[in-house]
Amino acid sequence: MADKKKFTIYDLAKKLGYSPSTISRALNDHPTISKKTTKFIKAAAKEAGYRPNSIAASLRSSRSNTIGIMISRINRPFISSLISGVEECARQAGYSVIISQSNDKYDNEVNNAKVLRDSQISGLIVSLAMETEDYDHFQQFVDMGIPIVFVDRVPKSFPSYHVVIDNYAAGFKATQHLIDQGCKRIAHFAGAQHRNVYAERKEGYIDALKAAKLPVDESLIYLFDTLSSEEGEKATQELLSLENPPDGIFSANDTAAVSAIIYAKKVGVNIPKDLAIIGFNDDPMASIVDPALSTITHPAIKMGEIAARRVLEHTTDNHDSSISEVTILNTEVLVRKSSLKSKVDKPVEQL
Amino acid sequence: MADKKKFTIYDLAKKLGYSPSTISRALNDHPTISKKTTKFIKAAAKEAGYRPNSIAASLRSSRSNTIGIMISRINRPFISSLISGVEECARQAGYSVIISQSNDKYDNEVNNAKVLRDSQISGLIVSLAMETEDYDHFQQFVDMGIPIVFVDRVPKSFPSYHVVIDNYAAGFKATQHLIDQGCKRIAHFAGAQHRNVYAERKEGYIDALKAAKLPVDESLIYLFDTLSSEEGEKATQELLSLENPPDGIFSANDTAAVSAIIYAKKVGVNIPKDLAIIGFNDDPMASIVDPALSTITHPAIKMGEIAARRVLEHTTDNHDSSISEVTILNTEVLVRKSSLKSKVDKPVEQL
DNA sequence: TCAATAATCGCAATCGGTTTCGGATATTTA
DNA sequence: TAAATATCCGAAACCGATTGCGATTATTGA
Repeated sequence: MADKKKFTIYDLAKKLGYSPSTISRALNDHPTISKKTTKFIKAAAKEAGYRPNSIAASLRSSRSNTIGIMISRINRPFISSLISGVEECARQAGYSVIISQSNDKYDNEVNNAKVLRDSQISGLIVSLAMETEDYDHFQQFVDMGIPIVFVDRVPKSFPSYHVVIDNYAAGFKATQHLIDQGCKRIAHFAGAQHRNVYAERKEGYIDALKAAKLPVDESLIYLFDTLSSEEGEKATQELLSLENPPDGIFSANDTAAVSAIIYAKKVGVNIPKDLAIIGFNDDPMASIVDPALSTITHPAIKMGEIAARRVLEHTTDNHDSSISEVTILNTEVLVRKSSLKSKVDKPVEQL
Repeated sequence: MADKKKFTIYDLAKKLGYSPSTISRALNDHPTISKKTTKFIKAAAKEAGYRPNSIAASLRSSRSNTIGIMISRINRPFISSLISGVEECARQAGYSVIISQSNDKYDNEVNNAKVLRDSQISGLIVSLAMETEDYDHFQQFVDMGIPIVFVDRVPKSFPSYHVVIDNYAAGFKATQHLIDQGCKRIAHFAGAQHRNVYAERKEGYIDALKAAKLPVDESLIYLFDTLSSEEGEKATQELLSLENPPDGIFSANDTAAVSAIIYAKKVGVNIPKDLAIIGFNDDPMASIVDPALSTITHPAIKMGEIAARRVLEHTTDNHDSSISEVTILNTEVLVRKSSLKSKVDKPVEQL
């Protein structure tokens, strides 16, 4: 109840016999204020329990020390780790993080963009909605000089920062791994092909097959909307009832891969002997399913950190926002039991 | 690059021949402005592409339309779902959500509280850090009239809104279920006992045993710090090497329960025949592990929604912040294979 | 010692809405 | 018709910090 009168720099100024401007500059380490008074004022501010009003500061300086995040859904392992990385990095630099989820809907994304545009964010970190195919709603940020960092699911062409993994290489490696294990007929669970990550993973898959002189059978490639467990199960069912079923599956995410494992087990197909499976992302469930799912590891938290750092760098160094800067992070094949037919490949993760 | 001059209500006022005050009121549906001019001004505003500066509004009115969230870590299934619920509800009401994670450290929590206090949030939603045992750092919000909604991990006594599940009842039900399955010697993996949720679940466990006239064996109760999979595995190892091992485990979270399943399987203990296991939370991994983990379901997203609604209600209805209002949500026993010894209990979830 | 330069600091405008107070016009009542 | 009340709107202060510019004082150089 006791609502203390707000203590502003004016109050502090009066108390110390300085002007508000001096107080403000001192608290912000402005070089034009002597070290001595700066130290004195800071001490007095702390002593008096002064709390800056960041809203007022934002209004005047039109900088908000807030980073906006736009993602599909928070409660997905990769996304939440990504956000976690952003938040950690942002907070250490004195920035706040404000989030908005699109539920993979284009309309929501457009709307969220409007809201964020009006809240004076100093940078935007985006992982695109599944549906999104045009990027006009991001132009307004460019116009306002707000840096955009696209992460993982990035637009085809839009001058901005990108933080991604090499999906092509990862797709290639995953497929290559199955080939190394002796698979001759490898199916692929792909996602929406207008989304870079899924298109690139598929490219890698196809090229790996070609490099190994294996035929590319289009009927083994499933183009899913969401790569859900339902889709994965259904596709596995279809694949296993083929007269010439595949001996390997590379799924573009773990959810579908796990459902494949579970379904295959249910119908008595031996994994990995009859069917080797590798997923993508290393979601927690990948290590829990039995046999444990081989997968591609994503440095999710690190991607978030880097994305946040791009924003921070941009605002401090005053970069040119018309340039594009792409950061590509490493992925690794994490071999577990779901794909380990031979013993000579890579070491199995200890469980 | 083209940084359009900002278009303010002053510009609009000049253009329309009204005063800024009228524009402001019209845009906010103030009753003192006639319906007609309100409609006219709104149309003109949209037409002119006027965008309100929410920072300026916040400064003057000291309301920010922002809800702050303090949680342990974002990338945990329960937490991310909780946030998802908050965000969804908040956005629909025109509020933004700003998050901060404590990593379960008390010091971080205190710090985050300071930051949020200075950012003029209109409400705070908190799930306490594991370490936290005093709540002084929340008093400042009460002093400022900012409503606090504690969710799930709530303080022992602090006048505020609480949104929780009945942990006692859930613990009782979980244990009762194991008893119903014929378990006579049930171990319990508990969390830090100063955290309400774990203490209450343990109480429920103990009382269920007592109600069934089963002995309470303290040596079967593990008090963990974090309920990690490492802790779960180690405890399971110890329990299984007892000369009189338990025939059931009720774990206060799924992580430890799953590790128990995996370890037991590894050493050839049959689940559920020799050892029935039930967890808590219904994390995604619970349905993936084999045998699938019975567990207690948490309405995480709904808890987030309700928490957000409490904040919204409070700010609109201008509640008295000294009262305490507790919302208790339902939990359910979700029976899967890890605990299903008999067939006559409850229906097994289809996989 | 006096002018020139540097180091410090204050004044006041500013950011863009919100809100109090009161004025002007319209409507109702006596 | 005059007075009373409603209705609608404008002037200006205000929220609390930031910052360009000018003033003052201290330091340096000749």
